[in-house]
Amino acid sequence: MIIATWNVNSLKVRLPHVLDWLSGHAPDVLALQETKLTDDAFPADAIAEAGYRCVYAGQKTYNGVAILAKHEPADSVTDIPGLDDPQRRILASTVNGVRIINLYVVNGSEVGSEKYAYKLAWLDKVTGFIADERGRHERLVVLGDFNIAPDDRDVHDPEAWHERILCSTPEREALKRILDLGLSDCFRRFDQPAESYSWWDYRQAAFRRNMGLRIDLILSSPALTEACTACTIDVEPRRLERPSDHAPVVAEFSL
DNA sequence: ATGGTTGTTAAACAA
Repeated sequence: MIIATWNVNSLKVRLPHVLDWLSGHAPDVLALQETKLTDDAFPADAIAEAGYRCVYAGQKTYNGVAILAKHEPADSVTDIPGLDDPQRRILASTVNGVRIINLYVVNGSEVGSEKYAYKLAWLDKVTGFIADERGRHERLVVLGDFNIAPDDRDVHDPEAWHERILCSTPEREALKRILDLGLSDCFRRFDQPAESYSWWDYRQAAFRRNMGLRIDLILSSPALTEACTACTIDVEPRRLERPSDHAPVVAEFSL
């Protein structure tokens, strides 16, 4: 079973890339973030023609999450207890007996800002939700754009990013609390090339210079971690014309 | 160097 995540930064613009990628990689599940589409505008027909069912939770202009899957996603959840939030950042669904929690974590803008406080409060509520889901589902994957680089290996210039947004200690501690629910970062279960990143700013030719961060993650429960045979970042779509600023992350499970 | 680029949406906001 192949499960992938990709922040597409506008599904309207990136639909051709997504369809090409589905056709080339044939994942069982592809979780998308930053679709930036209301549900009535979601390209469900084009995705169905590619052989994928989909569930989605979108809004105008910002945010938006979706799960594309070869088999019908079931028991979808878009809102969680204690978080009355119009921002569409969460989509949980069950595919082939695997519970998928797709997250577009708040960016946070700047350490100490209002958005930063919202990020930490949001992460706290979501951690409670994941704990709850973890108790109900043996096979659980939490994936998406976490907007947190787990540690300095995941940052091209740790000194420049020291205690900055995406890298601050409170953010990393919030991520650790999610991992401490018994989840593993699939990518780090395997030897990986040095300087592996999943996001590069559009500015300063950051991709060409590999000035990136690894902020897109696939976390798995023990039952799935045992079955995980590979986890890679596919940088190829980042080389295309008009790319997303994120690359897809792919995990393979022998299920 | 508080810069720079992209997306949505129409000047500003978010990332």
